[in-house]
Amino acid sequence: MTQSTEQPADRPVPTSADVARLAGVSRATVSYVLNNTSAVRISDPTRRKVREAAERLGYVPHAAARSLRAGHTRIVLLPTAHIPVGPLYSHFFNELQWALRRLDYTVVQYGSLGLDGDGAARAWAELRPVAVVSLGEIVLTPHGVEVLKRSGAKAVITVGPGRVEGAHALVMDQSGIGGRAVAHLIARGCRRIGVVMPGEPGLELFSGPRLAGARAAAEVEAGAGVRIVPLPLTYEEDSAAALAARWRTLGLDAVFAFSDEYAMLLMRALQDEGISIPAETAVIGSDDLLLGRLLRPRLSTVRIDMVTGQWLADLVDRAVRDPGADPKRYDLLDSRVVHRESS
Amino acid sequence: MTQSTEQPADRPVPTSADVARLAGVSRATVSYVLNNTSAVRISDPTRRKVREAAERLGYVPHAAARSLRAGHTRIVLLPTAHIPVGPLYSHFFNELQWALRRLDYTVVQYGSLGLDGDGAARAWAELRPVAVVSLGEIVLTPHGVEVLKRSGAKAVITVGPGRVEGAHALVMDQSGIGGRAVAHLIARGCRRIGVVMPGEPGLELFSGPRLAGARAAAEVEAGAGVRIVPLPLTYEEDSAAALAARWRTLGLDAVFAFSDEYAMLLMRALQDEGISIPAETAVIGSDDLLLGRLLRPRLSTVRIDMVTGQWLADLVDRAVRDPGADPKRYDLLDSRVVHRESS
DNA sequence: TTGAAAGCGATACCAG
DNA sequence: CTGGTATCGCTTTCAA
Repeated sequence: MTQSTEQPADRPVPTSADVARLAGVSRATVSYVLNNTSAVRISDPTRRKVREAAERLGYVPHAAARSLRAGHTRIVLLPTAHIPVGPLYSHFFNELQWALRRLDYTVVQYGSLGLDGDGAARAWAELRPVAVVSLGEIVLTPHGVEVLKRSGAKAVITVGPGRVEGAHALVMDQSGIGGRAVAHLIARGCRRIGVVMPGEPGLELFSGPRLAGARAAAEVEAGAGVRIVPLPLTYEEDSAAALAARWRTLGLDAVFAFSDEYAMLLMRALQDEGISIPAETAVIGSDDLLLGRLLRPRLSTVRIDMVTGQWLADLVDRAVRDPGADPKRYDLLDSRVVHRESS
Repeated sequence: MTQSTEQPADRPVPTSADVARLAGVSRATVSYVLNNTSAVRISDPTRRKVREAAERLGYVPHAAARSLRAGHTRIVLLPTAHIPVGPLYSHFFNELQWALRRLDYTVVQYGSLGLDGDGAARAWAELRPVAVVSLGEIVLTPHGVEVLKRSGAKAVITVGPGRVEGAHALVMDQSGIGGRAVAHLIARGCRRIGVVMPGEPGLELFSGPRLAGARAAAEVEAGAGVRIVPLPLTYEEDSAAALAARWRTLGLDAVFAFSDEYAMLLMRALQDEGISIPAETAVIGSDDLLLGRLLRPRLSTVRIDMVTGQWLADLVDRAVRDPGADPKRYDLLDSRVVHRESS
């Protein structure tokens, strides 16, 4: 690989000055031609010369130099601590990246480990992003938001359970999911309701609020004497089998299984244990995956209607264009029960 | 929000010069202190003064300016055209990002739409990444690799079906998956074998080679007169039902269903049609998802052993440290059949 | 131990 | 229509 093509391998990267020299013009002219600057007219022969020189040298402009000069970037920072899990969330995430790219932003995914909110904010600010979309795992403080804004961020958007002073907020109401599931089960006559709590890390952000929502829903029907029982479960056959084995001692007549995937796991284990669904125990999942419709009995579920990634990208773009606007609060998702056969 | 905190909102971003002024020292000293430059000793009082000034101003260094000066970045570019679909691939991808971050690289995800190989390479080169890991959807040419290397990229790694001159290659042998599945079915006595071809975009990269591998495996047993039949299918109940409805006219005795998820979809449709599995039709999927073990009959599958994201991150790091090394070829994945009850 | 100044690469003003 | 030149923010010699 010492001389793979006609050029020495370690030749320094060509700059606009090199192009200018080769074309026999000034760097300014190079810049004008290559950027099609309309405020200035350059003769066609000159244009051609510059273009050819750039081509021959394999000239590529230096983004960092450009944004240093420009005083701003088109970077949208997406900090991620724990990874979005599950098809729903990961689809949303991908769509967001695409849409941002289409709007000509540069997406930088920044894994922030071992940094507290303010430390992370400082690290992010070093990149001078024009916008930051915090996907909820890192807790951004009002001070962190200040730091980012002062570093030039035109928009800071949090996606998560709460909202932060100074930032737009896409609130995701996980508790509503648990609440609706349990309200449905109560309406179907259930009184002792299990709530699956996944053991996998990174899901606490979802499971905690869902459990809280479940409890709240049970409170509403206080007169009925509903009991909520958290059920730790990891996404493994053994874990489900163990839970199923002691199922009858729990005396539950229903379970909200966190997601359709956990529901399938648990349902299989219960059925293997001879427990009939929904007669002996009702089951409801969430996410309305195709998967659930294929099970027998067909799985009841909480359908989650999420904002699209495109929508969020548009929100980012609007916020960038209108940095003065008051931070607003939006709902990331809405949910409703889809009743099938398992409940 | 006009004056949310004590500071005017549009005050210009503080620079190291501001810090120097406030601390009553020179910019050089500021740099020394803030970077803990060991080659130079600064008195403790000065250090303190500088630190305090930086703190008070909320100073955050400018990454672009720094790398402009340094002449290199720690950016690892991950171009993505179509998004990796499925739990296996997306887990790998996430792990990769984390591991790179831990090695102190800045991960930039660059969605490249409507760019051909060379155009994309030029666009990527603008960021002066120290490494590029091309996840296979964009076809990188040898010339594109040259452009990237000349722009300062110490390592270019492709992940995909083939390899490109000048770049390290992580070859993913999708055809082996189809081949092993079909060889297994043939060994079980099947002779007319369907191969599911997902209709979803972005999966051609997987389905094409798998089909080719299936055909090759059928050739090997030429004497047995095995026939391979591609079966278009989209991931929807209707599509599966339609396929199942005309199943008997196809006269197939086995099917390789692309993945466990498609397998589950198809298996359910076939069972609803009264077709017994594996007696009348054998089914095998791939990916060895937990899902498949929960089905009845338990789903046979092709287990895919992929390199970890951590491993790839380490490869990137090694390649960056030793840019002179000859491009090498690695295998991304290995596969083997896991026989259960559906075949 | 600290300061002055050069320069990284690109752009945009102001002369010519 | 084109060329000099100041500038963006930071690091790092070289002198003091």
